[in-house]
Amino acid sequence: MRDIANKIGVSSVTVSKALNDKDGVSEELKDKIKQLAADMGYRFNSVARSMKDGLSYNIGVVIPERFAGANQFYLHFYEHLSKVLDNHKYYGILQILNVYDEEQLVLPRIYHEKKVDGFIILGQISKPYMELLQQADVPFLFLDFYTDDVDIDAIISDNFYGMYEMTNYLIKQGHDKIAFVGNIYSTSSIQDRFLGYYKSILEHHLQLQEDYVIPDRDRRGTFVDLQLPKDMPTAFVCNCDRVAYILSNKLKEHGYRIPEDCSVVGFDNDIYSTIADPQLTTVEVNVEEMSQAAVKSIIEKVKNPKHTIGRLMVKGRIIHRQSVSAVKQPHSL
Amino acid sequence: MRDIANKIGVSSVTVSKALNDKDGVSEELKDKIKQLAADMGYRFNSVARSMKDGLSYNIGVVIPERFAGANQFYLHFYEHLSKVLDNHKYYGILQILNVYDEEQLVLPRIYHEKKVDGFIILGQISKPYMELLQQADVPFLFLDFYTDDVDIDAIISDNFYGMYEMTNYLIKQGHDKIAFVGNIYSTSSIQDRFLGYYKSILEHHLQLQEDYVIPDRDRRGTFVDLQLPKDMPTAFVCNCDRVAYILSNKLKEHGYRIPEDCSVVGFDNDIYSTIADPQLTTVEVNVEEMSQAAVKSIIEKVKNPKHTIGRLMVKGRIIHRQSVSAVKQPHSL
DNA sequence: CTGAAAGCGCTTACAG
DNA sequence: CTGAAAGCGCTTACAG
Repeated sequence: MRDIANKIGVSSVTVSKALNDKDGVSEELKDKIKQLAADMGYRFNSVARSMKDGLSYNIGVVIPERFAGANQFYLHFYEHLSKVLDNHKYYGILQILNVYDEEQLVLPRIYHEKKVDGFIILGQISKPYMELLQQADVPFLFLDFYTDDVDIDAIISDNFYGMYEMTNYLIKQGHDKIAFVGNIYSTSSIQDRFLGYYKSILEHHLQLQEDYVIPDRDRRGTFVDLQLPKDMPTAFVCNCDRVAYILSNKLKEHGYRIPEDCSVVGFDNDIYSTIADPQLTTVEVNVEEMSQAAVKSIIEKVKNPKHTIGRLMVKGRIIHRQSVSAVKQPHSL
Repeated sequence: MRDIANKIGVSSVTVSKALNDKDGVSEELKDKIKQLAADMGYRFNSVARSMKDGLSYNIGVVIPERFAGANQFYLHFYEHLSKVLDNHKYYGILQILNVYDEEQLVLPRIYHEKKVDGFIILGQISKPYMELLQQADVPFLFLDFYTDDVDIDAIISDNFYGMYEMTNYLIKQGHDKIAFVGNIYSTSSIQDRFLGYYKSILEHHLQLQEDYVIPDRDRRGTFVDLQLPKDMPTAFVCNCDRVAYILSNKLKEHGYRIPEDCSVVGFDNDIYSTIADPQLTTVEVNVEEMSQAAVKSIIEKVKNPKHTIGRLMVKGRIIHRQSVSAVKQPHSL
């Protein structure tokens, strides 16, 4: 292509400079060159640029299989990431990490073929896979989860305080029998949300009954049947909207009215919170801001592999809907 | 990297051949080279290959903004595409086409930078934008919609027969007052589904009352309030699950029971069909097979720009759930 | 302000 | 079975 542009009698160097608006070419020449390029339908070849500076300008977004599919939340997240990447002249390549590859510790082909300059890992992966990544020769960061290893950069929503504030809110509404729904050993997010809930419980000197922590899934993430406590709580704090939705249906089946008989709250503000009847009060995850932060950080790390951001928390906020009501006889303090 | 592989005393040509399992290298040498490459943590540079053969091995998947976001169906579709592309040693780059770019007729940057070898357009785009694409120097095909221009390759679900069979089924259940819900001017899919419905109506000599075609959205795709006919139908055929879900809620608000008072069916078999209460009988779109076909076709077109597939229909099938019941007093034939 | 030269890491004929 | 040469389309020093 560039040769053809030479047909106005300049070298390819000059054309390159003109098209990239670099110094060392007169304005008139630049305009003339740009004009001709447009007329000729010239398209820049980003591959050649990549060849030169060793950067693909692609970022791999890795979503473990179990979080994709039914759970559209991460796909929605990916959509945001892809837009933000675009704004930074980068592109996202989605990589669903299947169970087999995760267990067998095989890195995706986009790694082996140097298709990407870095990875955003969206959704908790196994410990051994984390170690595999660390040995690999590519920058990466965790999005929406983290690990106890402080050296790994992670961007997470503020699960702890989000749930802490949500539980505080319920207690202010007079609730004192509050259950938590979620397997507290399955992901760091769920665990932190539980701990935020627990902090609120402790601060208010409430009792944490054993059967008030209700597992929602097994270790592999498969949902299990929810066991309602014998002594019914007045409020359920669910680790995510989807489970809150499932719980709502179950409660209604058992003849409980929401929010009159018990309140239900979720987390994420995803589709399930608006689909539930009544709609769920929940904590909104700031996907937009998290995406911005993730993209900025990974690009920074591509430029400077030593760059580190540590653990970045992004605040959410409570969205009030119809699934919470004050307790009839407020608890006396 | 390859230079380093030279350290066993062969040329880069031999290494290239060995790693690509080409003829002209002894098996022993091949093994030795592969072994060393693995030990040294050699990573193939796909950019250089792209440079050489002028192919990026990326396919751009373009989703118009209005179909993304709330409607996770296309995102889900993208997930499938991305997996299938992976299996074909290709990669997908998601491009959300925003309203502005579509109106101003600007092609995405992945086109201008030769980032992709072809486009899969997932979701109906405006006529002028179609023409723009045709002038562009890149193969593309339409997925899940088509246009009257026969020259443009398109892969669609069999909307017409899907809805035709669904309506037949309702009529067999004794329904004779069947309404269609959907703006029949907004997309080719909806129009075809309507026509399938209409064919069934005609074949059974039923009357198509004017207010039995209920618009669900305006031209821009924004949902509008559904107008229930004065003379209530016994069944509603909705152009998609989401609208069927919305309608279900509206009917229940008005005191109608589903399916006792009226049956409701959808199309797509997406999340809305299982979220609705009762769950919806619907037509499942074969996303898997459509993805396979789309990927195969676009790669074929990349290799041979003259290759054409025309309009490919992929069959769906009826999924039976609880939103349909036979009419109490069956219509006498 | 302009351009000749070199190089990014591969692969494809072609010659030995 | 093996390798020297050329080239894909850019950009980056460097020299004029």
